[in-house]
Amino acid sequence: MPAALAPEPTAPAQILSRDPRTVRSRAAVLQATVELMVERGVHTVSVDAIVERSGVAKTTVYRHWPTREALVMAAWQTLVSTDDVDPSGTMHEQLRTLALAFATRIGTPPMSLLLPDLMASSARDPKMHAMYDEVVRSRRRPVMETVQAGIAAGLLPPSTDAELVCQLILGPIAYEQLLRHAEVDTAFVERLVTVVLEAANQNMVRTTCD
Amino acid sequence: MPAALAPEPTAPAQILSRDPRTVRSRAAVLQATVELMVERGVHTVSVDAIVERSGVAKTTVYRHWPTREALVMAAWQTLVSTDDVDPSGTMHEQLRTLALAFATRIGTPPMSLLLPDLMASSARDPKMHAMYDEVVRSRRRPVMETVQAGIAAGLLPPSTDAELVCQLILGPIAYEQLLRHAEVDTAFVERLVTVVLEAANQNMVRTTCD
DNA sequence: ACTTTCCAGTACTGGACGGTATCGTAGTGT
DNA sequence: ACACTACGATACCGTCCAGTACTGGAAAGT
Repeated sequence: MPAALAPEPTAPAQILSRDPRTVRSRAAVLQATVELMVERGVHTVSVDAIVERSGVAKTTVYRHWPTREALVMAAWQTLVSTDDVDPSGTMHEQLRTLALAFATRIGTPPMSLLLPDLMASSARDPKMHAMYDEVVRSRRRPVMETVQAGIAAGLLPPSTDAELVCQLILGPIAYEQLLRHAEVDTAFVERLVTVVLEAANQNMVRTTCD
Repeated sequence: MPAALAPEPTAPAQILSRDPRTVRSRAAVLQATVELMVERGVHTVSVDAIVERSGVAKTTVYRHWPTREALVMAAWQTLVSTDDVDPSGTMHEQLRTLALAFATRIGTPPMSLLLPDLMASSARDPKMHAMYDEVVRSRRRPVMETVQAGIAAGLLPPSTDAELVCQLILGPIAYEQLLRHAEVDTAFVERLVTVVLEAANQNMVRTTCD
């Protein structure tokens, strides 16, 4: 049913090449690309710089990716891997773990440096927008599911607005990290989750608010 | 006391030139620059494109700004003007107004398209970072002051954490607008402010949380 | 009217960059 | 051992772009 968008038109289906030379080249180029994206910003990464950094010949680069754009996209793909955390414990503990993972993800390199670039690109490039959405959603989904499970289990009032709970937890973290460049530490996340869950427990975060 | 940062080192002090030709040229160039920044992204704006769009000769551009970078910075300056709203009414109404202004600001062009670019630039350029900080802080400050005034007036418990209240209000708005690209309407802002203030009223948003 | 200042237009330089062509070589699978 | 494939090196092309030099003309201030 999900049908992950499409069978990856960006990868030229050479993935199954088992020649160790190709995998070495591809890995070196991709790593150099990511490094340069982080260091100098996405839009200032030149193929020449990638060639110099990776030690791979320019010809070889274009043998693997038809254009600079395709290479950058491939580099992005290597970064959006969802290193999922599978939290355990009480709902409170799960949410704390997920929120902390979210904060760490968007607050530490490479994502902290690349996320604004990705946001800017996604504002004008539909391909980038799709990838960006996936990054954001993959972090939001488990939070949402945890809250909904908590409602279903009776840990939160039935009329609780799960979406608003998500927003109240993830929102301040994103705000502090991205907009204010403030340090988000474990204590802040813990406080945040505690306050929001307490408010939800008091049935203040309802689906209809009138 | 405020001393707005510095006497604007980016403007080459030609501001007082009253020759209508210069002001016309400057205005046309800056407007074209902003337009192109919005349309095509900051990093793809070329001086040639600005020349074509504005109808101003390239020579004239370089007569007013020494380099492309300076021109882009000047264009940024025209955008960070704090079109302050001066809210009135109850604290709740004031916060709603401020939050809505915040949402509108970061959610509608040109800021909605340029803010990610500004964020990305500020990650590596200290000058951009200063301007970016000013943009964010100028929006946060009145919210903070309103909450603190509310605490002082006894409308909120004395132990209320004003900073956390700000984060809980502005955070979800920023999260929805910037990360999820969702529509933030009046109803959402109203609900958000209501929920947060209610929680604060119940003394759930305390400075020390243990 | 006259001088000064600003302007548009054009042509140019020098460098960076995306992408291609060629060729000799070294590692790879069989 | 052998054919094959991917590789590195180098040189190259066309384009775009930041920034400069020089012109003749128009508008501003006096």
